[in-house]
Amino acid sequence: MSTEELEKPSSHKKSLSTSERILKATLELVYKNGYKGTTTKMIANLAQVNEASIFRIFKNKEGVLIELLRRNEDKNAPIIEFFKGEFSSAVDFLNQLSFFFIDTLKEKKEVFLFCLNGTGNDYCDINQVFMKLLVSVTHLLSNKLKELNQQGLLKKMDYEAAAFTFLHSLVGGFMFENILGKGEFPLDIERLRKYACKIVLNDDEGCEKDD
Amino acid sequence: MSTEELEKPSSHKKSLSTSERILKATLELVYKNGYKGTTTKMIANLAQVNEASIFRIFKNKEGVLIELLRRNEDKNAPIIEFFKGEFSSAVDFLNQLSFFFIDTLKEKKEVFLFCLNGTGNDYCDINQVFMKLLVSVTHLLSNKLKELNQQGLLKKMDYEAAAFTFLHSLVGGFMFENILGKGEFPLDIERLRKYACKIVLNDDEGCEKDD
Amino acid sequence: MSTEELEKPSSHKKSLSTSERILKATLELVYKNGYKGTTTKMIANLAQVNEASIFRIFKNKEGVLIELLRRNEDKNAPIIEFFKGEFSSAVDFLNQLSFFFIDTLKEKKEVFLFCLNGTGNDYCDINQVFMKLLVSVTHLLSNKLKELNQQGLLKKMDYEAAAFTFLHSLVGGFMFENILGKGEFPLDIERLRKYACKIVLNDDEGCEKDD
Amino acid sequence: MSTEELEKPSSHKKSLSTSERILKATLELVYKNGYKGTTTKMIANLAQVNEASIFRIFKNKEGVLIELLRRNEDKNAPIIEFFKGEFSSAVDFLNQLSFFFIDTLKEKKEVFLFCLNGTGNDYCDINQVFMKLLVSVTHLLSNKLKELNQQGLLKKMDYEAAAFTFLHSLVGGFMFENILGKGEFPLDIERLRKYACKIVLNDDEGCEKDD
DNA sequence: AATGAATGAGAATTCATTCAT
DNA sequence: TATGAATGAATTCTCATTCAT
Repeated sequence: MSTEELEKPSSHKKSLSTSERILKATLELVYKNGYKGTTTKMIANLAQVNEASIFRIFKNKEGVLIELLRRNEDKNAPIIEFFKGEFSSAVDFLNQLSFFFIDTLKEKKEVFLFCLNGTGNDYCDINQVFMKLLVSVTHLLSNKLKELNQQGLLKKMDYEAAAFTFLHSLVGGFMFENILGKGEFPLDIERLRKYACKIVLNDDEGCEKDD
Repeated sequence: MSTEELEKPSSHKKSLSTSERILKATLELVYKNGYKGTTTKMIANLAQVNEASIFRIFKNKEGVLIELLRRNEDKNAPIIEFFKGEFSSAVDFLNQLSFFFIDTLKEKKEVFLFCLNGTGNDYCDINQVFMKLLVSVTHLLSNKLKELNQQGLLKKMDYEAAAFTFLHSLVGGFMFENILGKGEFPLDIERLRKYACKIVLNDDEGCEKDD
Repeated sequence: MSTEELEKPSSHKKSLSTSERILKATLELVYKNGYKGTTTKMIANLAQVNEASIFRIFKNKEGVLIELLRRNEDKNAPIIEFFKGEFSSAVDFLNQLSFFFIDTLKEKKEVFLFCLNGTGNDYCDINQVFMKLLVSVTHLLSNKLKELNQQGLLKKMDYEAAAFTFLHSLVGGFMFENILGKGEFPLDIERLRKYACKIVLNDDEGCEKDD
Repeated sequence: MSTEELEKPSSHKKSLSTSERILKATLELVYKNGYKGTTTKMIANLAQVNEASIFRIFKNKEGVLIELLRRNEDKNAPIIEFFKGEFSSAVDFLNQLSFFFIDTLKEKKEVFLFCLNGTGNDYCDINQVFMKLLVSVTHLLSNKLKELNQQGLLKKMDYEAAAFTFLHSLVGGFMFENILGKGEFPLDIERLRKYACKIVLNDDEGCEKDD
């Protein structure tokens, strides 16, 4: 009844709708504690809603996750769209892609991290949400690399391995920065980004074309 | 009344001691379901021990994890030892290291995967167990790379970024192979290994020494 | 989110008033599921009204039942009235009564069956609604039988036992036909009706032996 | 912790095993309040066990009912056995049967009444448990009546209608005596029993008129 | 009059842990 | 050492009811 029962982070205050507050709180908690480690009571407290509202709106606890993942998928479109663009050079392309990919990771930070964090058996698709995005982007990138090679803009290489290593090194940097805490790892993501671009471009001349 | 979990793969049978069976079962279950997703009843069923034995031997559920992690640390020694060896060439070193590292991952498959899978708040160190190993090996590797450069066996490069990318690409391959299932990812770990070695060696000549 | 109960038989559609639709739906559901097994949400869905309307109109869930039973009592008048009539013979009377009683049961099918189905503690009068009707009709009938005897139209007998057995055998037939499903019980209510009349009249003369 | 929290009827005290106490308490409560009107907490309180024990032993609330019904079925054997006996006369047979049937009803009082009381949808078989017993006994009885007729011990009649009316009048008496309370119904079961036997035997000769 | 959202109380069920043997 | 029974504290979810519009 009084409005300040427990002073909660202002971001969860009543400015958002009930369902948005539930989604926001769930994301934050699941990313920290995992799915099983997050109770509907915790969600209700953080979101400042009645626990029963979670069930009224989302049917059950899993329903909140499902909605969260549904929304997440909508966010995958831009990066897939990105590959349709035209680029003047391989350097240009890789730089843009790396920045874009890191931004995507940052923007969806909680989703990615709670995917990595897993949910236990109950909703096991979730563990793969992130991986499947990475797989599709890897495919797109390896095709693009081959294309650039055919355009004479890039050396021949193992395109898939290169694509995977490129993207996964960024993911790794992102994970470490967010899970370990900056102090404990002496590598910032920008250094990894530069290195990733460099190894794909392989700097030094001597480009061959594919057959 | 229900008898679902009875008769499990003989590997959990009475050939091992009670405590070993509990540890084995816990590892397997936590790696599949996460810490919170694994109940002491599930452990007892799979291990074919009485649930109370878990508490007698390990004090509580967390105690099983603690023991599991303690044992895991013992297994870190060999890879740390590895770096003390002498190697005739960078290629030789990187090949040996990559094989050794992949073997280590495979040998500790469940531990790594359950670290990645997370445990929720209750025993949050666990999420970092794997990352800390990766951090130390990265340090060792980047020092070794610098050393090889000083011996004129390797070009100059961003040693830390290179070390991290090298190791993390192997981790990535391992994760995908084990979590996604082979069919869904068209990259086997051997291709990633070869590519990882190649980019550190940077194939093509033109080595400079650090000053 | 779930839409399961939508689009029900048109009989619940908007042709009836809100309160009538609620009463109709409640009767149908309580008769199937019992009082406790029927939720106000189920009623609202089937009646195609807003759940809150139930409380606006009937105060609370019990209020719907109370109204239902009040209406039911009104329907008891005719059968009580029936006994005031004059009849030319016992056969005539019993035939008319049995048809009339079966019609009454059929007309109030749901009410009777939900009385039999019970409501649990909350509104326990309901279990007795039906029984009390049966008790009063038994009284009326036993008096009538005595009267017929005094008019020389019927043999002497245990009037109360006869009245009860006569009526209750019809009730039994009705229950079985409606609860068990016709196939499972090889006795239709018409045979029971004939038999009931016969035993009261005790028209034993003219017995034949089986072949 | 103290043993006399709420002074409960001594019949539920610790002399019986945990599972027996749960079954006993459930039967008593479901018969009074219906299945949905009986909570596991109520059962635990009455049985003086921990609520969780109900789930440990019977898996879930429905499990208690299932066990109760399973045990009940075992009790059906004797009455079915009864029909295999040899009887010197129809009177003898019907008298023995009626006493036996009433005893069976009394012995299983709660089970029958909670069957009549219903359980709502959740475990709907229960509503039919009692009816199915009545159906089988009706079959046995109608066959026996035909047999007695063929032996020249009984008149011809509608055997099925007679059997059903005979048994159902006893059931009716039992129901009224137990649900309405004796005072409100001026018919004891013994009068119904005598009447039921009489109408089957149809010993109409020797009729006297009321004085 | 009608409705969508909100809510407190309570229901069934699970779980880690302890106890007695 | 091993185990079956017991238990308190949570956890997910439901329900009748109220409130604001």
